[in-house]
Amino acid sequence: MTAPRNTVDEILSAIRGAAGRVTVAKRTVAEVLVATSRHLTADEITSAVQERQPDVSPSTIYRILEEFEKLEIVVHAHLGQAAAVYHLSGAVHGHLTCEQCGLTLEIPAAHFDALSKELQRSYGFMLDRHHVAISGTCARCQAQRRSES
Amino acid sequence: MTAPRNTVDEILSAIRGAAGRVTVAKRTVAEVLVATSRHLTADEITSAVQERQPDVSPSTIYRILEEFEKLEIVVHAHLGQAAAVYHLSGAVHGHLTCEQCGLTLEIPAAHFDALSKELQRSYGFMLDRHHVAISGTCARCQAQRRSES
DNA sequence: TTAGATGCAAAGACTTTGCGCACTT
DNA sequence: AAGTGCGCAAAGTCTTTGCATCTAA
Repeated sequence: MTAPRNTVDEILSAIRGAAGRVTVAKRTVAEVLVATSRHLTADEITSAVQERQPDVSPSTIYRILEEFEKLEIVVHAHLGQAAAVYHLSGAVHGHLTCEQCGLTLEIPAAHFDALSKELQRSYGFMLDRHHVAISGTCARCQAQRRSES
Repeated sequence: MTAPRNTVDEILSAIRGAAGRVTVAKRTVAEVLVATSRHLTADEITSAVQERQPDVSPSTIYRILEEFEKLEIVVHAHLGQAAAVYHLSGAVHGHLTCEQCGLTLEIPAAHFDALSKELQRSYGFMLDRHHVAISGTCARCQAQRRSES
């Protein structure tokens, strides 16, 4: 298990440690990720970065996110059919996404421990705790659906 | 809970029951889905349908799949970043997808019962048993990774 | 007859890639 | 100085939509 990297300096060190170069774009992406607790789509990260560095292009963001994933700085998850979301790997958790309203709940990875053990035992399959995304219906939409019928 | 519709006739009845029209394209999609145990991407369904009915267009397939989902004839799941896969709702199960090799295991929905109860109790979130897709590493890729390091 | 379904083509959303220049080391 | 990383633009993939035509009921 690699140590989480949740500060800008730790992220930049990780880049240097992998013989990568520290650029303005990478530093800004790191700052945006650290400053944001919520998970972000590549598009949201691009916008946030461009607020400070207007000339950074979306393709660069994708390339940086790809590098950060290799370095285990960030993880991504696919919620529903929409764009992937990224967040720091230090914030390990699963996602619950409401199919009705799109609400996403972030929940501790511990919820998946039992399932994880079961899948390992039954199928030799190792669940990725960074990448769990469960679809369903949130409490509010359940209530709404009940009141409609 | 709706009864599963796993034969072509049952599917066509469901369409008529919802005031939809039974067309050649819909019938062929139904036949392809019934004939295939594996889940299929929209593209694979299109190819299979076009083997018999060459003039059916991809957009029609998407529209039919959308209708079938509303009628609870099929469900879809998003595995990794690739295209969505569709299968008959009668075959209720979760998906385990290996991030390394892309292998997909289909497992009984019962595996998610405990997690489902926990999420309902803790967050009021109702897990969609038709749509569970878990990422991780399959047994073979785990072994391979171990032998490499 | 007539409203829903389809084919075609274009658009749309998200992501990746090629190329030559710029910047980090 | 050397080579990684970048911006730009184009291409690629998957999916949706507009519109005129066709067809099931």
